[in-house]
Amino acid sequence: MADAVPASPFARVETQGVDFPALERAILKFWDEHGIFDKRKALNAGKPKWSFLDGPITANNPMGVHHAWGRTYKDAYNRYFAMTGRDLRYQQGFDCQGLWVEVEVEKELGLKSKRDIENLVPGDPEASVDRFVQACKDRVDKYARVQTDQSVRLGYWMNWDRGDADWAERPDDRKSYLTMSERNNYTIWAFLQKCHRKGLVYRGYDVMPWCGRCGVGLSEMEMKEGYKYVEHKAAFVRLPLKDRPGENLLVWTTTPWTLTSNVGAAVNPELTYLKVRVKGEVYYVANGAFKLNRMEGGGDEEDAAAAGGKKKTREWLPGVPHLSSIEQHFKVRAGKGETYEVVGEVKGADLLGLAYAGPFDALPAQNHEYGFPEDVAKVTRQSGKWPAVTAAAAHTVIDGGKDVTETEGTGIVHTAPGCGAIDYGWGRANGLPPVAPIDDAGVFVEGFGPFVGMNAADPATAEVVFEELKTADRLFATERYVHRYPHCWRCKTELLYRLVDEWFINMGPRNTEDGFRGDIMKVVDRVTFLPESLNGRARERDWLWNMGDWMISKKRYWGLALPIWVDEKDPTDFEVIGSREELRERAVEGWAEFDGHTPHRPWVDKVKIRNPRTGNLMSRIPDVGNPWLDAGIVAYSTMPADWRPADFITESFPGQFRNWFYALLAMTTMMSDGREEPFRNLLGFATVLDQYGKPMHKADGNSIEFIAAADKGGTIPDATGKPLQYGPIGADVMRWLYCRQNPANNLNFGPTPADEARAKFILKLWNCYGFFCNYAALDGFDPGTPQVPVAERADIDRWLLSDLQLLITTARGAFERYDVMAFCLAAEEFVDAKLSNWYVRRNRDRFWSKNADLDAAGRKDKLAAYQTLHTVLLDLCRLCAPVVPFLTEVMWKNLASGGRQPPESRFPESVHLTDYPAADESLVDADLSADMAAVQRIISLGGAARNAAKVNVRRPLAEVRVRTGSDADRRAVDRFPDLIRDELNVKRVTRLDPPAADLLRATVKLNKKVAGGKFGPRLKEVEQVVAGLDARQYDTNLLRDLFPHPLDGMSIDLGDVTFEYKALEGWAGVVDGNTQVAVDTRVTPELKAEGLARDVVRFVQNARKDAGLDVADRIELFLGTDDAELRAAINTHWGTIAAETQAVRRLDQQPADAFTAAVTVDGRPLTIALRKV
RNA sequence: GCGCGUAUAGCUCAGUUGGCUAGAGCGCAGCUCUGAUAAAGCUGAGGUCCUUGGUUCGAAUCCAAGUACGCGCACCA
Repeated sequence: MADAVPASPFARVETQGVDFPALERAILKFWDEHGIFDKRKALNAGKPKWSFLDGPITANNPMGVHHAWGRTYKDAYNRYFAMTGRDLRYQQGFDCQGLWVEVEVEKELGLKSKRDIENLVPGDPEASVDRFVQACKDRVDKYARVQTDQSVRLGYWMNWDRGDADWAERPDDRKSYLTMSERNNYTIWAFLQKCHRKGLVYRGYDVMPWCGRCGVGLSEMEMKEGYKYVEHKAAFVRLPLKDRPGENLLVWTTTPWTLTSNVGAAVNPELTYLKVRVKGEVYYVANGAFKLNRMEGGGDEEDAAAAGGKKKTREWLPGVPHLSSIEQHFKVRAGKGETYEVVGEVKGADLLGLAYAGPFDALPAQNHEYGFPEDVAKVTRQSGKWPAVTAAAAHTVIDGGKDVTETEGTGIVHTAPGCGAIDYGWGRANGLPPVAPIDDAGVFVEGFGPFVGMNAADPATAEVVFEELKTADRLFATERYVHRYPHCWRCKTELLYRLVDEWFINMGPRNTEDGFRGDIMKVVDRVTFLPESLNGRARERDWLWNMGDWMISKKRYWGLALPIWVDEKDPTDFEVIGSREELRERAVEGWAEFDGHTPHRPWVDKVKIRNPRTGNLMSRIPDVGNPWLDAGIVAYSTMPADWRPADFITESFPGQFRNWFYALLAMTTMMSDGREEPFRNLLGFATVLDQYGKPMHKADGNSIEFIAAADKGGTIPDATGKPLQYGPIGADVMRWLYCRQNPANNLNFGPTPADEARAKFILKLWNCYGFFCNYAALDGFDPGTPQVPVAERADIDRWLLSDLQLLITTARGAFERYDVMAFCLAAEEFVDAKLSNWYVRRNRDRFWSKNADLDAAGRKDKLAAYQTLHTVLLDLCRLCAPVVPFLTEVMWKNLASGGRQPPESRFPESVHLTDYPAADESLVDADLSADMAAVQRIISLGGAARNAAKVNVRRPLAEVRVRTGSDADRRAVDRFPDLIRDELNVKRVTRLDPPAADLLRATVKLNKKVAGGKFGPRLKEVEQVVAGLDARQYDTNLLRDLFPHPLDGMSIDLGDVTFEYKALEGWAGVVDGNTQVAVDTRVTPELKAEGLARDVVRFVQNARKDAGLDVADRIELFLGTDDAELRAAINTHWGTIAAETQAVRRLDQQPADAFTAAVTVDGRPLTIALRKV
């Protein structure tokens, strides 16, 4: 036989211990060396476009596995559309500018503050900023390069910058886009100028958390990391009402330094306020606040969550006395033996508009029109939203609405518009001018009398405040108070709320569809958000509806230079420059120094222009831009007009509805005057968690770097926190894991899910492939042999080909809908249930020499099997290529190398140069698919029946009877009787169609789904009638479609009921729907002997394996036993045993030099000895 | 505080227009099969379908309230 095997075109395939990551690296090399990607691009050049827009990745660190999720989607859809013949751009992007890069560079250089940055070159802030900005650029280049290499490793096909020469290019000339490129920055200039021409850019003031030590404002994100429980000294302060002598508002604050800047007092008009008299003075206090136990509740939600979610008592620090109630403070104030008196109550609404005397009205800052200091006042005046009053003159009771509660403080809120965000808002609404007391170091500025030069964060400052208040007899009480307070996450000092000037884009009135906001909404309505379950459009609309104006400035160094030039004498007079050319034309100073530099600090700051209205010089504001401007403009700055809009974008959605998605939508709306969308389809996906469902954090050690997952392996804590080593997962397993995931749900990533994905899909496919190649190689299958016409192939071949077409249809539909998960789940099902566990398992014999005689007889059965499996594997490679490009390429190269004869022309050299499969309708045979499903179900029921009878499959049984429940059942039994016999190990299959003899005993139940609609309220009654009847009688009658119990004219029909069955004596049976299967459980001596023989075969096979023999080795076999029945069985079935075990000779004596095994067959001793011949 | 969403087995999740004994994968226990397979098959244990009320002949499913969790927004005087 062996000498008849022709040279095989297929390489042998290892199925054990395959190093997939190593194969992947080899494929990368193959792609490079053969220019596969370039060949793909050449194939598609000039064809219809499919436009993908890459969301820029922050080039600040190596990639983590969370980056790989989105990049896998991006590559998979790119590859799919490439394989369906579309022209693609293949441009990937890096996000380069912003504080996160600055922070990392500060760490690298050991810098701790802005002052450190500006002193990098001692005494030369400008040179320092230059050096710092250069360091940021260098870091971006460094990690962009690392991320490029890692993306290549993932298999992400893009036009990458690979060599040193590529990276030596200016960012504008590289293949990837970089948001720090001049093109990107100047396009944003154009955008901002367009906004300005519509009158939307304005300078505003905003109160933000500020670190006095670092001299920097902190964003919300940064702030959330720094909350700590701290103790502050809080104060109750009385504010005398000007028109009601002897009456006072009582306010409370935890930040006494802000009292210097008090302008208003806010009440909730809905609340009731008590008038409480003590020591001759009357105080207003909210009724609910007065007797409140302040140690209960009160604390905010985050406190409660931090305390385990249940706790209702306030978090407190040890050693700090618990809070007294406000009533208690009044009692103390009253003094020994005295008490307070409630003398009346009023609604908050009745207090509105009352004027009061502030705590520090003598300070110059309190007596400056439009607020303080002067530059604040200037902007306030210019805005037109404030009246010309001083703070001291503005002191009135204002409406704080629901934000004023009775659970904190007194129900009357001290309002300092220069020291709090909500205060600032109230101030603007009520004409209270902002008073801003501190500079960028947190120190009181001139105009604050005794406080000038004091640090607001210093506890000593609060003591000075108290002294001053005491002297003026304004201090009612002080107390030690514990609360969560934000701190700088870098230097840990307490943050201060500080009024700073920032630049905004006016988005139009909130909670309307007007203005810029409304224009964006109209665009949002034209794009598709996926997956549907996320309600992405509603989320985006919700953000657009509620968002405030867009703050575009940040007081930092590395980023977009905001193109805003301000008059040197008038901070309210500014211009927005729209391009480099415009700036050159307008420049009156500094152009020569700037020329040749990118538009970044410090060089662009040198350029001055002339104000045509005043003739004054105008200077650029020192602020840099919000980084979402950088990312949002890329739909314009990177895509030529003929590629817009993008067909597809995909990013992790948490946060992006207010970040990238928003920025894209807003900027494209502005640039196109609402005519264009930035994208047509947006696929959002959730977050990568660790394999136990916890967020990945570097500090917790549970985050996984991309390179560890791809090639290196690593260590994570297991469920109990102990270190757990894991090996490399590889790119394809990762990619499969990502693609099969529901994008709406968080993904638990780790070695365990990876092992599952590998076992569930990758290895199954690989083993089918290995099976094919190894047998084809041994057997000399020649793929060049003319194809056996499909019509002449076995049913099971045509079945597999038919179901393959269904998979192809599913695949194309799924990719077109951007629902790759649907494809992956269908592919898993196909490979597992159809290919591996059915086709390959059922057809093993056909691939080996056993059936050679069938082909010899002209049936071409084996050839058909090889050709069928070959076709299916090739198509599967192409179907899965977008998702697992490495695995499919390895398989393709071997499977398609069968093209050696006829030469390479038959198959492209790479699976990625093929077209995506298209379903061949002529191969679809719905009846056949239904029949095969039916036979599988029948076999499964038969197995369950054997199981119920506890007779294992090795024991042959006489008969299985199938009572068919459908046409498919009937056809299945006729078409595949041998299949049923073989799988169930029975001698005979009998088909019974209803009406039939009582194979199983019937009981009947009402089908409520059908009957409910028919009988309605009388269903219970009908159910009782049905239950009371004799089942056998019933069955017969029903089968005649009659029912013996008329119910007021309504009859019960066959469709109204379902049957249940039980097996008869000597049989075991089960039922599913209308299909019943029963096996004869009676074992005859003949059957018994056959079963024993099968056991013997199995033990001999094990012995062969243990002896280390190859599948193809022939043996001499000795079988020795004392048991007569076993010996008889062996004698009877020797022919079968010999054939199965490749025994060429039976030995009478146990040979001395043989491999020997002693086993027990059904309780009988057996000695096996075998020897290779 | 406001808004949106979720709550089903130990874990991760399906469950269609309301309808039969509520399912899958993983894990666990047992059995079985195996010369392509790191596999695979079968069976079993394991459920207050978050709680309460309502609609209905009938609710995991629809409605209301509550609870818990997640997300977004606003804030923390």
